Amino acid sequence: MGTAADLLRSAGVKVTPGRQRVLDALCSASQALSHADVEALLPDADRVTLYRVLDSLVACGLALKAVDARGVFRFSASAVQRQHEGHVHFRCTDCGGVFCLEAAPPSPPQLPHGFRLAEIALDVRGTCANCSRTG
Amino acid sequence: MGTAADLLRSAGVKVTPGRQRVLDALCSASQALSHADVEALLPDADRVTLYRVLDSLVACGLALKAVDARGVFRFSASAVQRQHEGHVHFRCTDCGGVFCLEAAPPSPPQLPHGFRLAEIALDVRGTCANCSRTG
DNA sequence: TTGCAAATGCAATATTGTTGCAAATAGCGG
DNA sequence: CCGCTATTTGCAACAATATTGCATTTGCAA
Ligand SMILES: [Mn+2]
Ligand SMILES: [Mn+2]
Ligand SMILES: [Zn+2]
Ligand SMILES: [Zn+2]
Repeated sequence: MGTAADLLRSAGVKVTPGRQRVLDALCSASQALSHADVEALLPDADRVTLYRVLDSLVACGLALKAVDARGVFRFSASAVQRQHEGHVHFRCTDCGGVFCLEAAPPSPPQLPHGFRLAEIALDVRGTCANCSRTG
Repeated sequence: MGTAADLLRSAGVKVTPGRQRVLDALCSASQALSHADVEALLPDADRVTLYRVLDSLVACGLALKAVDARGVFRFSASAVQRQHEGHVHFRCTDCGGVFCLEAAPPSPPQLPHGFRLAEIALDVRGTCANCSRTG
């Protein structure tokens, strides 16, 4: 993987400052970013342009779009997202931190007929070492 | 399972016409309903009251709330929350439906030192039989 | 029957995302 | 390098979904 500009070029889309900055933000983020998150990181960018930039990154395959538990779209760099496939995460309910665990991912359960599995995630929640000590 | 009124009483919430009608609608629906769906089924009900009724059913464990692929909340009748402890759910990313699986819940993985486990959830996502066919 | 906490109805507001359109510009052919 | 053109951007208006404030009504238990 090269610079944001390289990624954009090899994805076959125009290289614009906005796309470079947004893609950089997604690549260095430790979790999927909402539109509001990106806006906070790039305060000079236009709101609507950000929506369109994010969607263009999804359209060319450089980003993934998913809905979070609150119904808000979140965007992640495709490369980064792939790094976290197939392993288990611990979510601290105090600080919100997400930690990668060494445990193997669970095996997919038997599904009813016609159901299609897209993703399986073992979500372990509790308090991290830091928060357990101070809390 | 008894009438909607019985379910509401045993869930420890006030029995109101709105709650009875909404719970009936959720119980007889073949898939998770959005606020707009419920509004279409009960055209006389107030929009905001409908939002609050749906949330109250979730709060007392009679309904489950999930987000569909468009970021819209969808609600489905559930048996009492207790019934759903200790087994795995399948979440349809298209329609937002929540389905109970037969699989046993996974055993907790080894946590780093100092971490405290509160809850463990196996999140299985994909498309249900209905949405796989039509989608 | 009465009292009161809970629920409701309605208006206003918030949050998130989309559309229309004119101005700017990235990348291409020349 | 230069100009052309389709794409992208900026801004305003709009749309869809959800929440908040508050006065009124109601379930239900004493
Ligand atoms: Mn990870
Ligand atoms: Mn269940
Ligand atoms: Zn923590
Ligand atoms: Zn479905």
